[in-house]
Amino acid sequence: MSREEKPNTAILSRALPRKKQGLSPCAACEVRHLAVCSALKTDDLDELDAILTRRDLSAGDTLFDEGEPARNVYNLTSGCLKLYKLLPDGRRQVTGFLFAGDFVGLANSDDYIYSAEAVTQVALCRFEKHKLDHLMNTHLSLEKRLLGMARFELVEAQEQILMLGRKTAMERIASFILMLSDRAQRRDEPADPVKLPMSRNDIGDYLGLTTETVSRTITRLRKNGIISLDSDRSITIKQRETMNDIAEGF
Amino acid sequence: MSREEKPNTAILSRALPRKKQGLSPCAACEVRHLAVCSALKTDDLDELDAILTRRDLSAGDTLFDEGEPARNVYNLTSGCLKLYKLLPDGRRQVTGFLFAGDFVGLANSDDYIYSAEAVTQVALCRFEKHKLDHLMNTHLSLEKRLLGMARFELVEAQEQILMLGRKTAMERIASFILMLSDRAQRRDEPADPVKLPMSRNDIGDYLGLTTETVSRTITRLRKNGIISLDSDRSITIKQRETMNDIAEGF
DNA sequence: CATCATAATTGACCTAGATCAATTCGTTGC
DNA sequence: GCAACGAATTGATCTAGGTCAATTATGATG
Repeated sequence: MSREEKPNTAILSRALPRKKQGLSPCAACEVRHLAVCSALKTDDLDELDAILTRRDLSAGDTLFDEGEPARNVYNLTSGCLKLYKLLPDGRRQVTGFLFAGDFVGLANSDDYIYSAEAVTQVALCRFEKHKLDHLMNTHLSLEKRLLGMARFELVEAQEQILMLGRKTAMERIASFILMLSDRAQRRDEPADPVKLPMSRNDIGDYLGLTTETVSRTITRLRKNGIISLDSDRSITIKQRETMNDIAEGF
Repeated sequence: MSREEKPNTAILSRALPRKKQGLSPCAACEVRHLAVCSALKTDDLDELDAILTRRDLSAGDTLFDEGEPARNVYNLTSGCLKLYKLLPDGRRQVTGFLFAGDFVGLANSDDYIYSAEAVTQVALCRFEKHKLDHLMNTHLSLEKRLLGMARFELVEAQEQILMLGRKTAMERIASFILMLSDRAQRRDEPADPVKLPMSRNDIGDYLGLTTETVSRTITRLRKNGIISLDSDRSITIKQRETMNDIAEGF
């Protein structure tokens, strides 16, 4: 880029005062570019801000339960949230882990089709569904963005279905670690080491395995020198190519 | 409805000639109300018709392969289509069976993320992606409809994930038969008997089981009097409540 | 209608991952 | 530093569903 593209003082002098006047907090949001919110121009962000409520959860807190009327949708701005479904005898399937920038509630239904619980400390923006729907009518880019996100989530769901239906325990674990790495990278975090904020039990319930199998399999990857376990619940991928091959079933 | 609402001759005289002049074939489409197409008013259907190509496939024909550039999307108007992903060693996961009214290509990507193959004789409407995108810009209801369909598909994907991750073979088979029954009903076909146009092998690859397990499990349901096998690849659900209980994991 | 090919069923046996049961590791609080 | 408790790991054993191997239906074809 040429030096000439650096903003001159004239432009700067217009921008700065507005920020000081208290332009929408959304404008300063660090994950805006990752979230639905990126669909709106900076000038329109106050309309978004007007209909949202910010909320924090501690690790272990429940956001909502499967079966409750689904009045709200959420935008996760920091932390990790898990979504899960239960069978009557207590068997549990974690259907997804969400991180900063992810949207909660794309899967549309009158009632929530899964429960949502904080894995770590979590911050979110809550929108009443009907208010967001209304905003979508005046800001079509918002609807486009939501459609794009839904279509992308469908791609990821297909991957998850392949994993659960046909991959071995080892292939699932490798796929899972790589997925977390890829997603960290997408939100401008380092791809390596990979943080695993969730318990072995949660990982098992996501991968359709037991805690014990998750543990044994991670141990095996470690003993083979493909990964190493750091402290603070994170993993370093020592041989990414090998991991890829394992994950893809080669 | 009152008699007065019956169209009078004046209205009829406007409507009939248009039909004879060759009003869009879409207007006569039997599955229009099930498909994306329902988003458009009858008067706008010719715009849809203008950008589509009708196509037939015989059982076993491939529509497209995973990895090909995804230039087209499709609307299935009759028959059954299966979508599947392969692992390098040939393990296969059928990610979905589609029927009349279903849309092929909601999961968005530059390349197809699965292969599509006709299970039975199939009829479809093909749309070039960019043309449909363009039509969406002038007909916002089309975009809304697509978003609605994507969000509904996400709900179904979550169910499938629970099934593959945590249900037993018996629970999967029961869930599968009931799902086919529900979907038949949604397209105004009888809920019972349920047609299973796909092979045991396809069912296995959808449920993450082998052909043998599918066969044994269906036999067990039959011997317990919960279902009966008719000729012509269809199944009668004799005890729907029991089936529901099995499917839900009670 | 006999022939061949393919799909479905059934049986015998095997194995990946589950289950059950101890340890061991990490944290948190005192 | 040291209990105390939950999470993770490791080991021993079990089992649901897979694999391998016939056998039997079910169509398609000349």
